[in-house]
Amino acid sequence: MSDRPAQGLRERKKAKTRALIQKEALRLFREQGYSATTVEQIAEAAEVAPSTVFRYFASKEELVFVDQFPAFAEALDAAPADLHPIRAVRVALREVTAAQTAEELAEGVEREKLMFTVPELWAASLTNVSGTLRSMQEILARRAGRDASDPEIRNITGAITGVMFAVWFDWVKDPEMDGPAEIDKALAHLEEGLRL
Amino acid sequence: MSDRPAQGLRERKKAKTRALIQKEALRLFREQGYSATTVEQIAEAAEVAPSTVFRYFASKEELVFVDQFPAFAEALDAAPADLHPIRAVRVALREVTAAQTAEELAEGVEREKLMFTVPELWAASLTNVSGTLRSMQEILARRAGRDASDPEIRNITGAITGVMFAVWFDWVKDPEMDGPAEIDKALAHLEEGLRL
DNA sequence: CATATTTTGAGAGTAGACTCCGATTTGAGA
DNA sequence: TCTCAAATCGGAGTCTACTCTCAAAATATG
Repeated sequence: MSDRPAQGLRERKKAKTRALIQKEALRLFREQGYSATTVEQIAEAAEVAPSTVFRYFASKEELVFVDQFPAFAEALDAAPADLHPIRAVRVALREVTAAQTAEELAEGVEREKLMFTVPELWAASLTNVSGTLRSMQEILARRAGRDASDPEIRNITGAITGVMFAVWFDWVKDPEMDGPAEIDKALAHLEEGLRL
Repeated sequence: MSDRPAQGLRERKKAKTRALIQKEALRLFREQGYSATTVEQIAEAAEVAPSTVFRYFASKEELVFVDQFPAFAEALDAAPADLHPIRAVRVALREVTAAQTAEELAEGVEREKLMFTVPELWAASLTNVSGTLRSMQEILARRAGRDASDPEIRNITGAITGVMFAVWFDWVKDPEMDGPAEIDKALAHLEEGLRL
């Protein structure tokens, strides 16, 4: 216990509390649904005051989020420069998912499931989605030596995310599905020009 | 006044009230923003009681919606059977937009703009979006003689909507843009396999 | 004109996310 | 151990979408 002098007890406790609150929140959301769960219940489960919950998370919605984009962005940036954007995205995705433990992946799916199921969360993700789209557009543009506002880059980005969303919708409906594999297949299909 | 025996005064009045409420709501949303506008204000502007607003619209969000999908679905169904899905969608879209007056189109853009700007509305559209996606998938599947759950159909549907969303995002940012034309170009790009 | 049905108004009431604040506890540092 | 600053508690309070009820008004019907 005394071998981690990195940060004070205060910091550690804070991190712990934060993690605990989020964990209990996700459990309750899973068990009784998002909107049926009140912040008060979450507070009680985590043994803190309701106001404390809001000190750690700006809103109820934020309890669900974990930003996974940075890792993906980095991988995409690092992919070989001569690949077609779609291929590069596939490579980056493979890398990112490979780096995740089975548990992390499962938790991710659960989060996505909430996202695609609860309207209020879908709302909160607007910012995320549009931000992600823009970032991806920028990265792909840079890779292709184009301007970020290039329509072709925009279309490619849109098509990629559209295809991914479509798979997610299916995945959420059928959790048995091998999501990452299916996404890769779908992107391959897109890469080949969506033959029928 | 006595030359429209089609429906009683009651019905006509109802339709009028409904239209008025929605019109005032949209005006207020445009002028002072969505969340800054309370239902009470809308009621006042339309000269009805707040409870009356809820008798006509189930929620504040519904004040924004107008389902444009049926018309599109019909046009898509009617498109020549031998066209590639993407091409068929382009044809159907052209038809639908051609049938709209400039005013209708402008109002549509305004609605979209709200949609893509206000998180709460984005949320409410979740149901719409997933429903639309599914419907489109079904129609395209039928046209291609495939099952509605066919992954390739799903991918095509996803890519189409993804590309359209991407354009919408741009369109909302730059209202000067010729949206329909840009969407058509984007779909053409998709149809050609997203060359770069 | 008389009666039945619908629609509306007015207002009280609920729920639950989120804020604010004074008092108290808890860890940090000398 | 003593002091300071930060974090937490507890709870009262706000805000607004949305519900419910009942009586009054408008409209349909005969």
